[in-house]
Amino acid sequence: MVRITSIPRARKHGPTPSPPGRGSLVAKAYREIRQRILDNVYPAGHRALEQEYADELGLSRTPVREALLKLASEGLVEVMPRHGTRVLPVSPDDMREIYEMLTALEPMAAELVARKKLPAADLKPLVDASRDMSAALKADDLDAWAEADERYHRLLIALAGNRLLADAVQGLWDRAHRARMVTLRLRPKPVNSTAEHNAIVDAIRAGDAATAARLYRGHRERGSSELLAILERARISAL
Amino acid sequence: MVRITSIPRARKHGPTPSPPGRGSLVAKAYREIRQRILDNVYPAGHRALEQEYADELGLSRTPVREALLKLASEGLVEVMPRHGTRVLPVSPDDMREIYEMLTALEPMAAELVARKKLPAADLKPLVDASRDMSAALKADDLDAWAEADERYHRLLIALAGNRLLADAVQGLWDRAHRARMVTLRLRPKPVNSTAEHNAIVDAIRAGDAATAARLYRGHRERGSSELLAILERARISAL
DNA sequence: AGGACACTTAACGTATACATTGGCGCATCG
DNA sequence: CGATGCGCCAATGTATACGTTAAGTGTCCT
Repeated sequence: MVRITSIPRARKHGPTPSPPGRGSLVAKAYREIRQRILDNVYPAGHRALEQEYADELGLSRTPVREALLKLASEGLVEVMPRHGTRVLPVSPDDMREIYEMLTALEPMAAELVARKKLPAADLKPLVDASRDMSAALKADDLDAWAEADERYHRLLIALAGNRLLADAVQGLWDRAHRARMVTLRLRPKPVNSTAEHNAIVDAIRAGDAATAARLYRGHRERGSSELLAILERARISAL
Repeated sequence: MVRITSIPRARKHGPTPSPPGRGSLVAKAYREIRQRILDNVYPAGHRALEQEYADELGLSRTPVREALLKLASEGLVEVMPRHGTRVLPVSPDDMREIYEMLTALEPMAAELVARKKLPAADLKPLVDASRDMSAALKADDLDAWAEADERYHRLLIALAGNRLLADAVQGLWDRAHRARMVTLRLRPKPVNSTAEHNAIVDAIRAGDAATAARLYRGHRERGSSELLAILERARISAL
């Protein structure tokens, strides 16, 4: 009788024990892949099999698959059964849909914030973001400007006290992110944005919900048509 | 040498061959569970393990798990690791968030439809739905009224030509559905709704986007505050 | 008696096994 | 030479195996 006395640690099964990246492996796969998409490491159109992502991240297909499903539900990738997974491009038409949603949601957020009549201290980060945008513009640092811009919008949304709305808007920004980065240097410098942002904050501070919403909507519509025009003009049909 | 010539169909492994329900098993699990939640077969608070759903539907945990993940991302269930999956109640606060979103999105949809200046024929189903609502009200059939009401809103959203928006709104309606059904008989009969719906269609037909949006927003805000008031008053803290 | 700690075990997260499927190439036919 | 059909195989969808974990429980110590 053969007694196998000491199988030293074959581990043919089972998850990596404790801290692989952080949290669950699904979360790790999700974070990694999403980040690489947003950073254009996996550019639009990039195709890969579940197994390839699994190998790359050192995981099995299961958590990778769940992560990809989530990314697909968020519109960042598309699963093409038997043809792998494709990082979705953002067509001008997609951008139109995204900006129509944002044009509806963000002014609503501004309205809600204005109604809350928050103390000035809570609005401080918004003012800071505006200031950073001005500074970045003076320093001609478009990346810093874009960062501050995203921060401004993210803060404003967070103040609205509606988690559902915040998550929805964040998802839309994610999808638009790559297109914004590409067009950042193709359009006139956003010299008016700072003033518009400040005007919105003023309306919020005054508790004037209608004005805050109207200003934000104008801001959004201007940005939207500018971006769409560039995409069309540059014939960038798939980002 | 033993040749096993005829294993009659042990099938210890592998998916059910061809038409189980329809399409993939994930789709089947998703449809089944979602429907039972909306129909209150699994009422709010209902708890079950992945394995229990799997047994009930005759599947393995894998497709059930993926379906539950999707339902969780849509806000219908919550997964509580080690405690099973819970059908989420809809608190008044959730309803507030949902209706704030709808108040932003649906008027936008009306606006988009109005701008498209659709031929009258395309608007016919909307008019039909309005008519059905009137008829149901006269016949005192609240369920039929609710069905026609949902149909009207669904049709309007579909005409906006924005898939993203349509899906988002549909998801929000799903979440609000149970609360609407419960409050249906707790509130005054919706005698004004039909007139409001007709006015919206008129504005759309006239291509008056601003008016269509304004009317829809008013309609939504009225419905919203009515519903929230009932939920608060009835102390229905968790549906 | 009360609290801490170890133990048990149910449930999940992850890995792996496996059958179906649909696309693609090749061969055959028109 | 182009169309059509068959068979192969890679990739997925699904099932199953298995280790970890933490909720619950009982025990022991103080």
